[in-house]
Amino acid sequence: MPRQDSRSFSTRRYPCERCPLRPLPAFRPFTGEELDYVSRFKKGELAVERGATVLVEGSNSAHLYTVLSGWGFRFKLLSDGRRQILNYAMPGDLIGLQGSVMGEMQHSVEALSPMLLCVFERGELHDLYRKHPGLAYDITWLAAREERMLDENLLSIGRRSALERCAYLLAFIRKRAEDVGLTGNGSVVIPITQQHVADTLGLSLVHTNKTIRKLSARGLLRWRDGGCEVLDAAGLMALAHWEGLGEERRPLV
Amino acid sequence: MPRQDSRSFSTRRYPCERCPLRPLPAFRPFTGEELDYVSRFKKGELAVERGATVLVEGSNSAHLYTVLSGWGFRFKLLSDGRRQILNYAMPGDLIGLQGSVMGEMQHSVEALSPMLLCVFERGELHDLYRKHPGLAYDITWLAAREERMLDENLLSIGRRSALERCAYLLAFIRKRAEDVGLTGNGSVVIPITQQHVADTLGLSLVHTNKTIRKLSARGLLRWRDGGCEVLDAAGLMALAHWEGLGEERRPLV
DNA sequence: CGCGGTTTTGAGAATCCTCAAAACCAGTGG
DNA sequence: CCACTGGTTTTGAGGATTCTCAAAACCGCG
Repeated sequence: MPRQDSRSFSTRRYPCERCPLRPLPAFRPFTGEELDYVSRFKKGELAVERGATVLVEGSNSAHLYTVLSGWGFRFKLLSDGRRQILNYAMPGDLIGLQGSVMGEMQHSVEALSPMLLCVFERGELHDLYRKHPGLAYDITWLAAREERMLDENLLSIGRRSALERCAYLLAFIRKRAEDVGLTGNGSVVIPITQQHVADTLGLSLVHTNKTIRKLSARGLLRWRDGGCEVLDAAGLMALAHWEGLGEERRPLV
Repeated sequence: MPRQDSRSFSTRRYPCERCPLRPLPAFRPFTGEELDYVSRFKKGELAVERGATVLVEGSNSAHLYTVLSGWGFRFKLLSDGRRQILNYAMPGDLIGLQGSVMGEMQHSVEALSPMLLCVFERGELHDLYRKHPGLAYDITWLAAREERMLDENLLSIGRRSALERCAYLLAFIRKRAEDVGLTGNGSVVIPITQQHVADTLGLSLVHTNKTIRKLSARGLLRWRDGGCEVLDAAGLMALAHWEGLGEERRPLV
């Protein structure tokens, strides 16, 4: 059952003018006018607990969100229950755009940790496109970015070995976390279980465990506190033949 | 070497007012004004032969294209040559948007058959966003659609068996071809080799062949004239547990 | 202490891979 | 018309990877 309808928007703890994300070097600076518009575009904040479903496949959510804090993942299910995780969502990521633009959601989103989301009204997207071509362009930019990540994931699942896949995935997530300042002291614990890794990489849980074990043995990562800590990102990237996501500053809507 | 720079735009054989695609029921009708703008947005036509590279990973193409006719595919390579096909391009599809919006192309596009492409200027995208919010929205819509297809492909590669994957892929391509009127008499030959199928599904060529053989034996498809003819789309869909891409009319830029 | 969720290990089995070679087929040039 | 060529499909066989089943260990939490 869509739990989200029973959730109310908490008060705004983070007005856009004091957005904790925007100052990060990963995001491009906005003009005052843009900020103003986004600020009005934002309808409130939504807090969801770990394990909650943020968006459900098949639904027609009236909202779209930007992640303010916390981790989540997008996934699809096969009719017999097999699950495929498509991508992860972390601070600064827009979720629910597909549904907003095309109608019905074709995937679900679940929280990996407590999340705080900026809430936008799906219906106002048209207004944004009319009044702020620059922001409209930014939204397309974000869609293109998601597409890029999916391309990479597809390459990974399709053509990399289990060990390479695993190395790629964890380096990838770690890199993204780094970009949004989640590795203050130089380290983050990625809040995923090995089941999540398995469902992302198209592997069985058992084999995933054995693969992660190998990476641990090489000192590339460590499993602790119910998550994964990357110890040697460069090592993982090398193992995966991955160059990294050469990203310039991105927009934050 | 980027062959595309040496290719000149042929004369316009298809002015937008007499676009052979637009009348198809798959596409949403455009207003006269929209048509006018798109018509000016279009800079010419480009004909490429089978096997030609339309866009190269790492390049900064000044153009983006809409497929007028013919088939192509998007792909990425791993440093050691392993290839992953990400998706197919057929009439009505926009290609090169990622590069246009974000800068450098992160994937390549190759022609599976002779193709005719409408050429647009990357630089004029901003103008389009400023002057035609509706078209801008359409472009985002198309990006979201591509994302959806990638989500499906990811689900397929990650969680379906070889037989299911293969069934899914061919039903999927067949369905898309049908939508753009490529199955006049009720049948198309999809111009791909089994190597393409293998590189799309993350399988080896040998195993792909054996899998296709099984599908042929069940009377679901037939390999002929250097391509694949789907004989029983519904059968393939059932085998793959695939519901189909419930698509309403889409924009054609 | 008991419980549910997660990680770990072992073992046999299925899927899928690589290697290798043959068959097939359309196009080319003699 | 035929031989040759390169690309594609097909088949066989052994081997590696990955899977499923099953159970134990671990761990935070009530």
